[in-house]
Amino acid sequence: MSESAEPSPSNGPPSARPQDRPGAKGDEARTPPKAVVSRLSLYLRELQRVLRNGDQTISSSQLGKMLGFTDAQVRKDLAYFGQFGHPGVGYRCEELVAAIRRILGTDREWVVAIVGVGNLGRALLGYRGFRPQGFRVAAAFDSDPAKVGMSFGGVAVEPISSLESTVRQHGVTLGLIATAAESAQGIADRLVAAGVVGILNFAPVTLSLPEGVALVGVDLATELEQLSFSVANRQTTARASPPMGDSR
Amino acid sequence: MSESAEPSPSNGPPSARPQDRPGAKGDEARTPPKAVVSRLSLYLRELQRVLRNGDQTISSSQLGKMLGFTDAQVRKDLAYFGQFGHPGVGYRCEELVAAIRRILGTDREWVVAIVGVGNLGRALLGYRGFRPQGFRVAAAFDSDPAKVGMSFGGVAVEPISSLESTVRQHGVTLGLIATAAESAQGIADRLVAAGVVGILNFAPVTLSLPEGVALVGVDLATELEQLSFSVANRQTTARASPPMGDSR
DNA sequence: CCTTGTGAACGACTTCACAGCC
DNA sequence: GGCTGTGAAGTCGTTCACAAGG
Repeated sequence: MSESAEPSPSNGPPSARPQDRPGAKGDEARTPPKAVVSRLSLYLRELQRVLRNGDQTISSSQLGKMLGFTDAQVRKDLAYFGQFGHPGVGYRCEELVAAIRRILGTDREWVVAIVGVGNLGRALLGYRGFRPQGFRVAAAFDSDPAKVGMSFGGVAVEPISSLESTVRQHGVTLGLIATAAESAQGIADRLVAAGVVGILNFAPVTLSLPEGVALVGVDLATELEQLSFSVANRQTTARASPPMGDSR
Repeated sequence: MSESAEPSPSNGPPSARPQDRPGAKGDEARTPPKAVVSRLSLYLRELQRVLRNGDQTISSSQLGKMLGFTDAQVRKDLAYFGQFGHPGVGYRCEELVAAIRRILGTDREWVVAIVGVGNLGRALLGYRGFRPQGFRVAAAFDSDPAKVGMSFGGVAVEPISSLESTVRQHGVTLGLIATAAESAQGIADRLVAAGVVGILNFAPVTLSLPEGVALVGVDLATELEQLSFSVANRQTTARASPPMGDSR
């Protein structure tokens, strides 16, 4: 699991923001129900697999069964963002993939930087799954002089001192923190100051970030603890990934 | 984020299982509210930090503020499992740490095996954060003959063919899958057949497991997608870690 | 006075069930 | 026939607010 806290006024006031495609006849849903977005990623992954299999369309019940959700849930989730289905037919996979990518914001490329080139940082640098989903790792930093200059996954490790300049130069918008717990907050502050707007934190600490900067945390020990609990209580299946460190 | 689906009858029937400390005057809560368990891990992590800082007690509002939760939420969460607080004082950290570990099941040692010794598998083998939380990595497997025999983090890599025998021999109960997507389901089946009761899946696929086997999934691309969405919609802070692949 | 534990109120999410369309 | 989109109903989880304890 990872973290899942929200800042103090997490669910707070509805704070309806515009931008939610105002016009249109039906005038779609408003607030993006938190859990829905998680499932969107799963739908996307499944749809891409279905496409590779050669199928052109899929129904809400088929998609739901693949992931353990009900058909109604799938339809409701998608309906929050518009009308993507075709009655009597189902959803056209390519169409839906494009729609979900647009919703998630992965229809464009995000430039990411990784801080901390230990075991985990190197694994992230070598991970092939980011690119096809719209994430390009453009830089890596480490405080160990011995690592500076080395390359992993085609990315050269730079000293932490050049974090600000490199982030600005490459237009990095997302930062992955794979440092020791003690350094994480300081690095987060520097990334934010340099213009990063989202952080994926692997360090086992709760980060404090200013409003407007998104945070997702993944704590490996925490994930195992969720497993441990599930096993100790023998629930059928645990949720896939839990929340982790939150801001504030 | 990671996965978060449940099997078909996810929330299904209450299925009150015994073992929930039946007796006692108040007769505590029954069903473990899903999200609560995630937060328990966060409370634990925070409490351990507070303890290292030298503080002996903490109030629900202090603990809540550290994580972005309300004081009521913290108290309710803990109340699901018993009465751990002391009115007028707060919670004694050591006491609460012990209680949470017991609840999560990490007051004993879990023997884990890692399958797939690529970048990610090696990172997991080298991760120092498992041991202190009650997880001991006892074995690692890879299908690449070139890797067999090598050691990472003090664990020797074995061929996949010895998976069953080694799992049984060491009494492995949890399996970490860090293979390519295509191999994951097959490995999961073999792990389960060999007696593993919980799986932490890092491969970007939805696994199907028999009832009774717990599953937690962490998909790195999926986590980044959650970030992307949050940034694109500029919510204050995203949930730390989303759900991922589910079973079924 | 401070802090917990908890019923009750509230709100969010899920499931149901059906009208409409292919 | 199969399937989507959606109001209505129901369930689950969070916040309130207060009684009781130290």
